[in-house]
Amino acid sequence: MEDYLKAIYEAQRGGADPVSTSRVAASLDVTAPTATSMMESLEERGLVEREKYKGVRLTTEGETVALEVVRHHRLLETYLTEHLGYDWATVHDEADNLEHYISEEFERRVADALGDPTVDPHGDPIPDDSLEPVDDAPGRTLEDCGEGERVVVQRVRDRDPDELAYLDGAGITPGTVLRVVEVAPIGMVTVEVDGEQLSLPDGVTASIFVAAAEERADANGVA
Amino acid sequence: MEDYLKAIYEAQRGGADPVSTSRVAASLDVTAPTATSMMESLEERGLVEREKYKGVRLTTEGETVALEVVRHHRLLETYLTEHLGYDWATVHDEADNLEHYISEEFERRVADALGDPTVDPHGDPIPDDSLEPVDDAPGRTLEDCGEGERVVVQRVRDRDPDELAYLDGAGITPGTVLRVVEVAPIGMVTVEVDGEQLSLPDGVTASIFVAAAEERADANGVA
DNA sequence: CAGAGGGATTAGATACATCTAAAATATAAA
DNA sequence: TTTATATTTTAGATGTATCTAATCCCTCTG
Repeated sequence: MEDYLKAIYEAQRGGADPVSTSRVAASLDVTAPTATSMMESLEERGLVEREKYKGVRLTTEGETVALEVVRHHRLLETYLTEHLGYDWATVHDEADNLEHYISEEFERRVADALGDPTVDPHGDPIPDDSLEPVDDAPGRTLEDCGEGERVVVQRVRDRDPDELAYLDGAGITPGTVLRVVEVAPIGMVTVEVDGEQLSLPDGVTASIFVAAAEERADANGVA
Repeated sequence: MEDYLKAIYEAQRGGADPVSTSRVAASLDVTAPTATSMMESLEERGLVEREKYKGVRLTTEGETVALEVVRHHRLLETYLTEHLGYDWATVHDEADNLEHYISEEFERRVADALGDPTVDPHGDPIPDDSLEPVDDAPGRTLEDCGEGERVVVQRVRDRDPDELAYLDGAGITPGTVLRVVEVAPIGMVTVEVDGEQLSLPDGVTASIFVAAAEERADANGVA
């Protein structure tokens, strides 16, 4: 249930409007009929608006629930990384499980222990405890950059632990400053990091969100 | 499912043999038929031996699963207390939820962060990661003590947060040394703690496990 | 040793998430 | 505009945990 709301939230943030059944089904790895029937439940509970054969959209209430889950997820990712030595790349699955089961007290204590962080290790904003909508729209990706630009990495939305580990090893994490060397027409971008050049295929560049690197980028970037 | 195994484990450790359906049902707050059908499932999976109309007993395999849950629970209680500022008295419920959902990696990292503790804040032994059976038999309780004895608190098995908080406030935690002042025939024991006298009713004394306080008691006491 | 009482089990139903197969609908193509 | 394709929904079934009501079996008492 919470998983469905989170999936809808993610899809909506990614621009889908309304969010189709098949999209939700795919991201949760269930069949389309399963997703349909969950959409019906969510509609009955007033958490989504539904247009049959079109898709769903979160209601304000549904969004609040989704934001609660997202807050749990991102707080957990941050905590597991900073206090339990989890790898930036592998923390996702653990947070995905635990996010549904922690209490409000746990959430509060974790937030306290971290000093109420506003972004997680991937650079994603953490909703505060009021659960007001956050500016969670990803900005421009590395794919969209022009040659010669200097940019700072804001968020890395990749989910594949191997890819994340690779990027981490190459020194690409939120906050890293990059220079775009070449944008090849074959779907490959070459960047310069720490004086070294690195080529990345479009599957990867599409999940690296950046902002123009002027003097100094702020932590969570709508620039 | 894990909850049932844990409940059977606890009951068995408390001396029940075999463990009756009603006992399990009561401790999990479900009806007797529900417990019966779960006992059937557990039997099919080889986790318990069952004698109809008598009760169940954990198999070796069932005990291993129960010990895994117990290990999770006690590690979590310790971690939440030491690293997240949870109160010794209120930590139980959170651990009860999370124990089912943490991964092996989480378990390992928590154990590392704590330096592989052997007892939790209540004084209960934490099974090590081999999941060999531990000596988890509670010893003598305060109820069974003679007047004038000096004893050290080994374990406090109370579940009521208010009572635990009270005992904590009175300075009674695992490791505390007590002198038994009076064992009244009305189900009341008076002890001296830190020079102050305190009377405790039998409901409470029955859940305080002690060992003789000779020179110095070891951490987990079969004395 | 026969019955009464109480705990245990069976019978039958509900709620939930999930599936496959079939029907309905929307969208894109001709 | 009509048809073909892809997506969505409906229909019907499964598995699991749970419940209530009814039946069964053990044990203790007279």
